[in-house]
Amino acid sequence: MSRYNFKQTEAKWQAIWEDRGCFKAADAGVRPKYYVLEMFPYPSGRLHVGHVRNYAIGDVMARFKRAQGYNVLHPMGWDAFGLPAENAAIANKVHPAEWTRENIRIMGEQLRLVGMSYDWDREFATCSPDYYRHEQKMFLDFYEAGLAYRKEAWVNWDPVENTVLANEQVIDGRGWRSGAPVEKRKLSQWFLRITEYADDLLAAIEALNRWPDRVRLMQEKWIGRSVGAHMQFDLSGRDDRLEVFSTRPDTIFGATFCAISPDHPLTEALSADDSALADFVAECRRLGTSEEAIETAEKQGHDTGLRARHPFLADVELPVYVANFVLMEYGTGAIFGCPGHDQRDLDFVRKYGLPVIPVLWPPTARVLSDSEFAALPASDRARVDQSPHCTLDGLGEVFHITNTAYTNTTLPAYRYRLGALVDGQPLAVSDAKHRVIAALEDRGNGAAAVRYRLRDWGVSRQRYWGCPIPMIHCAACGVVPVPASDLPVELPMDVGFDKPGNPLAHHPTWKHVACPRCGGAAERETDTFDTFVESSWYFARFCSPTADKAFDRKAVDYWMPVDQYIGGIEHAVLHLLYSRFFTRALKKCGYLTVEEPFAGLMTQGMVVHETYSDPSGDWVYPEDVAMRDGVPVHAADAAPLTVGRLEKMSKSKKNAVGLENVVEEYGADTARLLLLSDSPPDRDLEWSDSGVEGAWRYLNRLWRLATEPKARLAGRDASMPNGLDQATGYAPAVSVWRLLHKTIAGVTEDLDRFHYNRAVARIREFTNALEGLDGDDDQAAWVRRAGLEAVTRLIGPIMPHLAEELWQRLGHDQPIAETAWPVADPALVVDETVTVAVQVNGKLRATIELPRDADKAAAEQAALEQDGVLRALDGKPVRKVIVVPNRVVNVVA
RNA sequence: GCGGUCGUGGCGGAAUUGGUAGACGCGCAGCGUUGAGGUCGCUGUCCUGGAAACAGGGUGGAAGUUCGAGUCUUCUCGACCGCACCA
Repeated sequence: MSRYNFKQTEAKWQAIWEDRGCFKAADAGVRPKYYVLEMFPYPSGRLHVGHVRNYAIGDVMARFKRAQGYNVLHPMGWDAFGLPAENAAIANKVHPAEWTRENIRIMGEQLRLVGMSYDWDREFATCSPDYYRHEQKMFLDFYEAGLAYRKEAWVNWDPVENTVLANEQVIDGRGWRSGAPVEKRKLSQWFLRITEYADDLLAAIEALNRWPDRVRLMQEKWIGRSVGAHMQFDLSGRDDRLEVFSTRPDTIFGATFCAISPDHPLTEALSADDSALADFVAECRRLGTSEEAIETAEKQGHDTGLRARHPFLADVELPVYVANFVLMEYGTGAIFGCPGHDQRDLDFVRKYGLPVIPVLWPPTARVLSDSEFAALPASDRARVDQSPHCTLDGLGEVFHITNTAYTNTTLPAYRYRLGALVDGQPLAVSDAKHRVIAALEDRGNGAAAVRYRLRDWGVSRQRYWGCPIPMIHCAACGVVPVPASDLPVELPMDVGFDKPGNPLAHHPTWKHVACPRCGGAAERETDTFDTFVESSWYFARFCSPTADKAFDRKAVDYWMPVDQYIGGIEHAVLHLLYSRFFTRALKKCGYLTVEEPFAGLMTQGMVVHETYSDPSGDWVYPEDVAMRDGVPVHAADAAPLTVGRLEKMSKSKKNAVGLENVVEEYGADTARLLLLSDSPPDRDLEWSDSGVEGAWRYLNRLWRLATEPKARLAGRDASMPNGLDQATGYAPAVSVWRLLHKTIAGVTEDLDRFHYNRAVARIREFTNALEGLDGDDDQAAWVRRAGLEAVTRLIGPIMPHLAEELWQRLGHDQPIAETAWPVADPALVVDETVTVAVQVNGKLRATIELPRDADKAAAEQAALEQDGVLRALDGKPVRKVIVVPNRVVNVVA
């Protein structure tokens, strides 16, 4: 009994593919194009099997589509700028460029080792000036087009490292490395105007029907469109007016106070003369806005003493508070509070003794009678209706308050004023919204307005290992763009990491330049771009990776958009939203013609693995775990261990399985098979030793089936034996022959829909049938060969090395990588006879074999003759018989 | 709090989209091969009763629609994910 020698075979075929250029994409041609792309990796070190799943999923699609006759583009590159390289530089005294280059080398080798069918001619790294010079040009064009601008913004500032931190790098309010409490600082930063496209990005989600609903929903929520109104309140004793935003203008008659953010300009102005207010504001800032702080923090306010005049009721004045729950980042940083219909506002007024005035009663439309009103529970819950905020639609209705007892208020005027707008009749919330907005517009103190949660994208980073922002600061001329002819602005290589902060700012000469406008002394911008900028256009660069311009128009028009994009769900908003925006911005600046970069998206699940931890809570490698009396202990010191849950593979949890270990021991195809077959691609997959062995076992079964057939194999040129073309009768060879065609049809469909696990199950099922076919006649010999050849082609995308080797041994000269996908004969996919279930009152009582598409009467008659049916009927009269052709007969008694 | 996804054997998961629940694999058990272990081969494996034929039960729970529900509807319990003082 022989074993499959994966080592020799895998190296052999990788060399052949390379020599023959099997995976080179042509930038034109008669075949339809298909662009498959996996989210390109950050070169962080070595790959573990968890990383490979993403690439394996894409590789199956690429090989499958190639076999189906598409002109496939399947490239790979490196998202090479980023913080880890700088950290490595500080920790190991190695230059970020050097560290990155070495990781790219290692990871590139590893990807070749698992047989990914990339067009390596298109490889690039984003840290190369040949790449980022185009990015700098794009930024200049965006600046010109008003899509890039500079403004002061609040940022997370690490006072020890002297740098801005991204939100993700702030853990429990402290810098992730320094451990120092992070401060809020106002800094001048560069922004990209993504909000310009908020509406378009939102509306176009609708058409992304090959994206997961989950991702589409997340983007919708992230953009967060709210429709409502702006309204202005006159302030007593001041010239200013206070502008607020509300999605519920219909509740304006329930307003009992106004509140502004601690960061509101008015707050700032007032605290100059009010030290108590200044203290309150400082207290709010100290608490911060972390999730934890928000959950525990009480609603707090400080009465400014100002009074705001109600926009409709001239004699009603509302107290103006500075309140800790009002965010400057949303709306106008000021609100009116309607405690009757907003839980948060209610909490607030309970604390400060302000009145509650209900104005609507969802979901029924009505004017409440006095007795009904009195019966309302005096609860602490606001009656909030669930009207959507993204439109002016509403669910509930506004009512006219007639009850006097409930309006025990310092603002008695309300009781009768509501009628001015609603005519004393109940009014649908949506009508009330429109009516209030119309009235505001009439009076000139408000208007309809749309607001978004989405903020402009801050792209400045005080970091070295990134793309320099091509701008110059001149004392005389202000901000001056670097002339396009001076691009690229290259990162200097001679930098030191001994001082805290940005090495670019410390560099002795780099930042000093002559102003391009006036020629005077000026300084370069020392911030670099957020690395999400590089990943926002790399997919288009793959179309013409060596072009002088960012894109060769013909190539990018031919290939874009990406037909199938594959990556992790963690980029549902970040990278995927930035790229959608960037593509639109590039279109506006004339770079390309598409708007949506990714026509199809697949988000794959994580690869998880068991975890163990010791008594001190430290993680332990699975290979250091020994079982003693069924209890896991540390192999070295027998310390008892805790079995953790399945966690995403990572170095830090010590549960990552190195790719090379698996490839060394079992080969690339075994790893690929397990990664592709054990779970559906969009779900998590557990990597286990028994899973690896199971996959390895199947590879060997296939190997033996093809190289040591149990019985005679027909020659390559043998003609189809008589009778098989009709595929009639019940000979074992015939049923295997039919199953073969069903398998081809099923696998083709499964691969198209990413049902890889089912495709593998089908192939295994057919393998079982083929193994069981032991006749030595012409038909069996012929089916055996046809079956082997088909299986070999079907596993081609999944286990490409084994497939190639078997294909060659079956006598083929041309590699599978250049061989067309098998096609099922539709006549053989459907059986001549079908097994029909026979139920009595919905319970299965028998099955009958019937000719395909037998008429209903025949099916009914056959069903009623079954023993099981007669037994179940037990002489009861048949009331009705339902016949579903080729499926089921249900006898109702 | 709001929004979403999902609950099927010991485990990963199938189920032609309303029509024979548990394909395929892992694991487990028995037998064979082997000097032994592993490999490999065969057989069995949802639960209960039964030697078997067969009967009854069964897709987190409760109800409903239907000739028929894992699939649709409502409620409920649980797990996971996203957003969150968003006006």
